[in-house]
Amino acid sequence: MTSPTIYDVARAAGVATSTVSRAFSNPQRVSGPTRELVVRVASELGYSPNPHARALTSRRTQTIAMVVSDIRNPHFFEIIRGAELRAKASAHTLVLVNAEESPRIEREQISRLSRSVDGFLLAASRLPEEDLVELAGSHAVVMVNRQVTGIPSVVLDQREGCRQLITHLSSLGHTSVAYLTGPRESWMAGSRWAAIREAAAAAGMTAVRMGPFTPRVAHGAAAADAALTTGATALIAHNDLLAMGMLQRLAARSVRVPDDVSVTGFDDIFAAELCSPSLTTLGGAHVNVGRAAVELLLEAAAAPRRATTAVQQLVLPSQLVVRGSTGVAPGGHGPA
Amino acid sequence: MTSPTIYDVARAAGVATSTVSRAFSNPQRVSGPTRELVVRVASELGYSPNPHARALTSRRTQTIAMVVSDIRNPHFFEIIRGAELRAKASAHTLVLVNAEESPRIEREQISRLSRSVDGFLLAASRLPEEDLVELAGSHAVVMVNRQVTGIPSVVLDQREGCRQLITHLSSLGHTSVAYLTGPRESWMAGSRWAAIREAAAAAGMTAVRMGPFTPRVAHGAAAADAALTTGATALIAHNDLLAMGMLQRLAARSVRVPDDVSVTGFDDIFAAELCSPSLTTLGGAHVNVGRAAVELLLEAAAAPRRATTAVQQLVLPSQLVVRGSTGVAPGGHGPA
DNA sequence: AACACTGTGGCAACTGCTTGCCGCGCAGAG
DNA sequence: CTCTGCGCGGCAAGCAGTTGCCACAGTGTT
Repeated sequence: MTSPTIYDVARAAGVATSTVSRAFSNPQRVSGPTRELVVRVASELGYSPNPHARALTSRRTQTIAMVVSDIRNPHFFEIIRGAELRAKASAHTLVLVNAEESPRIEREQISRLSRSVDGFLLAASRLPEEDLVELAGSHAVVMVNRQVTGIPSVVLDQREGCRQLITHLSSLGHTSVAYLTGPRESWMAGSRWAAIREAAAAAGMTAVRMGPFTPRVAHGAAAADAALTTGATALIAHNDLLAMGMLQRLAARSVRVPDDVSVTGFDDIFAAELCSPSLTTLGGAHVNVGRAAVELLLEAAAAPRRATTAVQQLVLPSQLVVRGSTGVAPGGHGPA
Repeated sequence: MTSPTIYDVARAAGVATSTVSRAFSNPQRVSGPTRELVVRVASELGYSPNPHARALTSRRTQTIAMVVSDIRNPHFFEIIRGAELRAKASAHTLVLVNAEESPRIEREQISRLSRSVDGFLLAASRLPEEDLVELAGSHAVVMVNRQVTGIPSVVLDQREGCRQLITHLSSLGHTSVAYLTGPRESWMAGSRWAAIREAAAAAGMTAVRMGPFTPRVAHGAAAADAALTTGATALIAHNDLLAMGMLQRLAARSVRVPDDVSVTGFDDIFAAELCSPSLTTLGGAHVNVGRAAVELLLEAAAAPRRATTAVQQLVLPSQLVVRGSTGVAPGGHGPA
């Protein structure tokens, strides 16, 4: 019934428990023959170490927590999948926490888990920088889709991506864009706007920002209405969900896409190619974001606090996916 | 630096460690005043119990594992969200495992986690029944979207839902349906086909089954092609992903939906209302499925093995969502 | 030949909390 | 005025590992 312990193995193999322990958790500490003996006896007995007992003394839990700001956003699915994949590959367990866009919940859950995980993956965290820096002082932390100085992070490139996006719109003859921004606490929103403004200026286009809008389909209507007041012919939504909501509203208002206005999103969620018109969007390999984040976290957790290695701020390439929602600017004749 | 232990609290409060322990884990075992004293001192010291030490002796981990067959299927997101929500409400932690449609991975991960969780939520498990029954013998298990005798489960109603679906199609004048089935290991696939066949017979319609198909958008093309060979005017896809893939293929082959054929899916994933034409589908409150499943699991975990209460097989209502992909059968004149 | 070094294994003290059992004091029963 | 019974706090033995330190042997050094 009750599973065998290290003592059972030690007795059966005629060695001390410490030897059994080391054979598993510190293999090079015991000689080859001894290790093999122990391992063989252990597998005969069906022994497997108790993770809690292990965690109690060693303070390593082989578990990492991933906190996402809103689990409903399909964009996270791929990141989660990548993280889970990588964690599994290193025999780590992934705990999933949904912060529901609430800094309070985010904080609560983090503190609840702080004893039981090796580190945190914070995806699109809504916490203020101070909190993050403090947390990073006592735990291994990796940010996803947000950069904070002093904390390792993985983000999809926005600067170059937005440049490509603006270039694409410019090449279609658009001269004014509106950015429908996301939540105020969203680092990405700020980052995108900065990149858009810069690229627009370089391309000789005017750029305005409207919002903030909650990045869900349901809020696309408000965003679309606001966007139309700007007179811009190219509308850049904070993410695909918002863009899709805008497409619906524009259709309802009989504004033709892309004939009257062009619409783009961010993330390239899987519905982007299914909606109508299909959505031009700035995507990227989100799986790799999750994967890289776990990788960084494992490194950080393994490193003896305040390691020599510089804090890594990974920037993965993004990728412009042109679909049906962008077209030649109205009145214009396409490329000059 | 190092956080306070039960000993620190005991000393500061002038009681034994056992009293502190009980004040937290078994409150009615200590008198009111004592408990309050302990709790106050503990909070002053910033004490919080170490979950691993706790798990070591009590064998309760406050953690549950959720295993999903394919994390990419958006249909699971809502279930996951519901489960996470409910778990969080009971101060439980949710571990997420993606089985990647592989029974082997599913088995591996389950055995890896068997020591560290209180129970398993198996969503659309691909494991054979024997394995599930065996697992349920030693652990608390709740099935999601699959029924196995002797194991508690939560599923969305298929029988009544499929009847409504068939009735809907029949009322549009369709007389023959084709069901494009999912993976052979999928319990849902079998359950749906049985329900469809029964309802079709009752409605005087012919029903054929084609497949199996992997339920992803990419495999919709093959499903659509196969479906057209049957001559059926109503195509019921195993799920929304497959249905969407079929819509794409049908459009590519210039088959008009719903004028030439009607298409339906299952799950009502969020893209269903965004695709073109929007998809008629049998949905339901998936959040509640996840929530109820956790609830059942908590009960099962708390009950002293082999409890008196009968095994609960929850069936939550499904809901037919009629959208643009279903219409009057070609040649017919709608309702007779 | 004496010495230092290194690779291995064992001892035992921890880790932080739970829980069975004991005993004490007090209230109600006989 | 004893006898039970019960509520409540404490004692101490676990739970299943990890790890610092020591001892021992074999090897290499001077």
